[in-house]
Amino acid sequence: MTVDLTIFTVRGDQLMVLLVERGLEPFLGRPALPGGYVQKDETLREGALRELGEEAGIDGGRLHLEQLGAYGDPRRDPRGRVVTVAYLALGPDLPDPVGGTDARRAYWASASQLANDGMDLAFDHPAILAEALEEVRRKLEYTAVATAFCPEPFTLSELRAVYEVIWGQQLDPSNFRRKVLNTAGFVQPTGEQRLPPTGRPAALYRRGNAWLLNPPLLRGTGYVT
Amino acid sequence: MTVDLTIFTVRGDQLMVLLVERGLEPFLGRPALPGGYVQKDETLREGALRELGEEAGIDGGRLHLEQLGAYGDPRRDPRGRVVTVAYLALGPDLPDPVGGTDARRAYWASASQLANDGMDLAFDHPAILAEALEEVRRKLEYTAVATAFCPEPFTLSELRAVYEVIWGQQLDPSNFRRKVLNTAGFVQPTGEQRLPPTGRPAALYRRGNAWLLNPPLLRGTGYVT
DNA sequence: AGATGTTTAAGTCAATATGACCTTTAGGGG
DNA sequence: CCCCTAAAGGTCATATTGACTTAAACATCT
Repeated sequence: MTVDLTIFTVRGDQLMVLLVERGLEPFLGRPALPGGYVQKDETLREGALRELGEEAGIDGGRLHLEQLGAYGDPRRDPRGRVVTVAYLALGPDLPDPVGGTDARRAYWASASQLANDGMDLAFDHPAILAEALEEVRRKLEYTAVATAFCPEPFTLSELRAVYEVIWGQQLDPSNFRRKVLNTAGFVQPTGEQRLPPTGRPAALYRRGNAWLLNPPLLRGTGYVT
Repeated sequence: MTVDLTIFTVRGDQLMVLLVERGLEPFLGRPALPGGYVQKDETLREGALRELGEEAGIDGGRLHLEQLGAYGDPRRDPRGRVVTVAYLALGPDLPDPVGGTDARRAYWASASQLANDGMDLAFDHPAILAEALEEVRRKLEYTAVATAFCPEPFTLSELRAVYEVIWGQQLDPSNFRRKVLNTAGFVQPTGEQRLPPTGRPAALYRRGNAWLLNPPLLRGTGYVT
C-alpha cells in the first residue's frame, strides 16, 4: 500500500504539479509523483499528509486534500502487487522546490506542458495525473475549490485567473464577478482593498462557507481566447 | 486489500441496496456490504466484478460500475489493517435475493429505511453506504447515470421515477421531459411505443451516447411533494 | 358509439440566469 | 491635468427554468 500525491498550484499563468526525481529502483531517475508507503498505524489521509511533508517539505495543514481513488492494476509496479491511493492536494503558490527529507530533487512542472510533451512519468502516474487534472477542471465548475489556489485575502481577478489558467480559456471579468458575488457563500468581502500595479484598487475577499455552487459555474462558450 | 460493493437498484418506489449476512467473524451474522479479498493477479475492478458474481450472483457485465474510493482507517477492521476499495454498482431492477455461492443470505434492503433506522452494518460500511448514496444523488444531476437504473428500452416516466425515488422528491413531468429531450445524447428514441396499464402510449428510449449533462439537471426547487 | 378516466405529449408565460458588450470609477505616472 | 489601466457596475438580447395549462391517445364503462 502506497499513497501518491498530485499537488497542484498556480504560479503566474501556469498550473504546476509537483514532481520528484526517483532516487530508488524501479524507475530510478525518472520523474514521478511524490508518494510512499503507508505506515501500519496511520490512516490513508494521515499518510498522504506525512508524505506531503517528507517528500515535498510542505505543511499540509493549509492545503485542500482529497482522495482521488485507488489504482490497483497488478502490473502497475514491476516489483509486484502495490496498490496506491492517489490524493489530490491543492494550494496557493507554494514555496519553491523544497527538496524533501529524502535526498531526491523535487520541482514544479507545468501541467499543460507535461500533458503535451507526453509525460514520461514512472508507474501509472501519467494516468493518475491525467485523472487528477480532469477532476480539478470539473470541480472548479460546481464547487468553490478554486479558492484553495488563492492566498487569502485575494481579489476577484486572482480568483478568475485560477479559472483561466486551469481551464485554459479567458473568462469575461464582468460576468465572472457577477456570478461569484451572486453565489451566496462563495467568497466573503473583507472590506479591505489592494492596489494593483496599475489601475483601480481591488476589493479583497476570503473564502466563503459554501462548498457546492448551485447553479454551477459552467465553462460554457463564454470564452475569449 | 478487499473490495466492497454498494449495489443499488430501484424497485418500485424504493432505492434498494444489496446486503449480505456475514457468515464469518468478525461481525458474524451482522448485515454488511458484499465484498471480499482482492486476489493477487486481478485488478481492483476485476475483483469487484468477481465479488459481484460470487456474493450476489449478479453478472456485472451489464451494470454500471465505478470506484467510490479507498477506506483505510487502521481501526476499521478488528483483525488488523485491511484497506478496502469501495465500488458503486448500479443496475435496473435486478434478480431477487440471489444467495451467492457463499452460503450466506443476500437480500435487498431499502436505502432510505437503512439511513433512518440507523444502520447497524459491519465495519465502516455505514459510512461507505452514506457516501455512496450521496454520490449517486449528486451524479444524477450532472451525468446521465440515471439511465443505468432503467432496463432498456424505457419510457421517460420510468426515467423520471428513478430521479424521484433517489432524490425523494417529485419532479414536474413536463419540465423533466423538456430537459431530457433537449439535452443532446441523453436518450435516443427507438420509435417504438409501450402501452401503460391505462393512458396514452409512451414513447420508448434507449441510453444516449452522452455522459455529462451540460447544463446539469439540478434538483432545484422544482418539486411538488 | 360515446362519455370518462388516465397517462403521455406539447404549449404558454413570467422569472431568472447567461453571454456579449459598454460605461463609470479610482488609482498611478507622465 | 491628462492619460492609461484595471476594477466595478450597468445594459440588453437570448436561453433556461419553474409553474401551469391544454391537447392527444389509449382502455374501459355505460
